Amino acid sequence: MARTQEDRKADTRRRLLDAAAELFARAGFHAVSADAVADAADRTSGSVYAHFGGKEGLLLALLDDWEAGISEQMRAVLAPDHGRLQPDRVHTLWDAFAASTATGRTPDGLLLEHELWLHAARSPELGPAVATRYAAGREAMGRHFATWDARPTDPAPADLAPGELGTLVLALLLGLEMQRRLDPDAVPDRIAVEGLRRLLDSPVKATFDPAFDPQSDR
Amino acid sequence: MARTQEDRKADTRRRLLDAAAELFARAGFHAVSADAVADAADRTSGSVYAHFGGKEGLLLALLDDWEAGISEQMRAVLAPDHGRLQPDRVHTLWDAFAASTATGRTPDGLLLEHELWLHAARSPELGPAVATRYAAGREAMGRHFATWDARPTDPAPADLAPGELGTLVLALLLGLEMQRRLDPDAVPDRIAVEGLRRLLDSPVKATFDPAFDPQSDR
DNA sequence: GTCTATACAAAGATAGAC
DNA sequence: GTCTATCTTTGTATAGAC
Repeated sequence: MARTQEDRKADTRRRLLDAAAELFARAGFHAVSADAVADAADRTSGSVYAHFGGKEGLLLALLDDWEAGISEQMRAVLAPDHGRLQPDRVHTLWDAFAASTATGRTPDGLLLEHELWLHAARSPELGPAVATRYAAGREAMGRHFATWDARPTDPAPADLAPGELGTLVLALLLGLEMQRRLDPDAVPDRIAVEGLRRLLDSPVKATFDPAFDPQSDR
Repeated sequence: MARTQEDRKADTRRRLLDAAAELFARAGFHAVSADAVADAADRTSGSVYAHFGGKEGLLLALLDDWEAGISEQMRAVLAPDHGRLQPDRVHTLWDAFAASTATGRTPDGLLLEHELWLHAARSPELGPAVATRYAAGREAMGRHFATWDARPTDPAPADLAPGELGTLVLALLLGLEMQRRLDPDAVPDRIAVEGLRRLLDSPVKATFDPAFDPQSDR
């Protein structure tokens, strides 16, 4: 078949990317040689240069490969049919996010994310690309939150656009995971959920029994 | 004087640490050679090994040198006499934090912070040390928030210990700065302040005119 | 496109003089 | 303690065969 060599090429590319993702996440970009990546992918360093032009290109491609990125990940996390009828959507959000960065998973997402971020923060080339990904994640989250409910208490106390609410939620999730990574006990689920609630809940609903709300049912 | 050589020793140590802080922040730990640090400090690489045993030791010492760390920094930021009579303490908090990580500053605090975090997240030795620093920061912030006001609406809707509230605020600050670093326009001050308010403000006060609160003054 | 072999550069670290 | 000089290792990248 003619597909054989094409398949092999695509296969090599994928193997290299997978290996790079795992190694970069585990040991850090600088600590991993192009040779090490090739070895882990059962190839040789030459193939790295043939496909990506070098180690930096591998990082670039890794980003490209994740085009959907946070956006898709969040979409999946927030999907309406996320396994169960959400008894508490905020709790579900945190569970999913926490699970996706768990230490047990092979390619450690959170560390790779930070690895990418650190490079992007310094690189005029990578910066905008990663920024776009974050923006997409914010927007996706924000749009989803907007569908959660249009409560009678809307508009929100200080009106935030969907993307702006996404910015806050993404920030909290990232910051919580940073702390949890260094000390899991520092961020019990209870605290994380409470924080998300404070960002997401319309303040009124959280604390006031509707029966006591002087503006309701009047 | 007998102090001469001791002074020189201490001076060298300080110069090396300062140079390392700046270079590590600017280019990243791995991208900076021990030689480069020594050069920037007007010394030679030998002195790096004499003082710190190697490049890694330099990073360790850098952390130690920051023993006060976030805690002290936050203490300064939150000090009651922070220049002006706070018209809005939340806004002041954000301003100070944003300024402390501004791109203009020579040793870029935020990037060095992430550099340290990334190493700590992977190192059984560095991890606990950095975790302790974060904990100190959380507690310092939390204790300070507790003094802001004991409103009649206390206890809080879901009672959080001071350190737990600090966890949430620190998380939001870190996450917002991460996003702002990649795209300053993505995190306008307005949004950041609103986020902090949602975490810090007792929900009731934020939205309800006390005149409408059925439980007040009764 | 992939491999083997190798050139070339850079950085970590040490030895010994002062 | 600090410097100069150097050793050793490691990693990037390329050339050429298949």
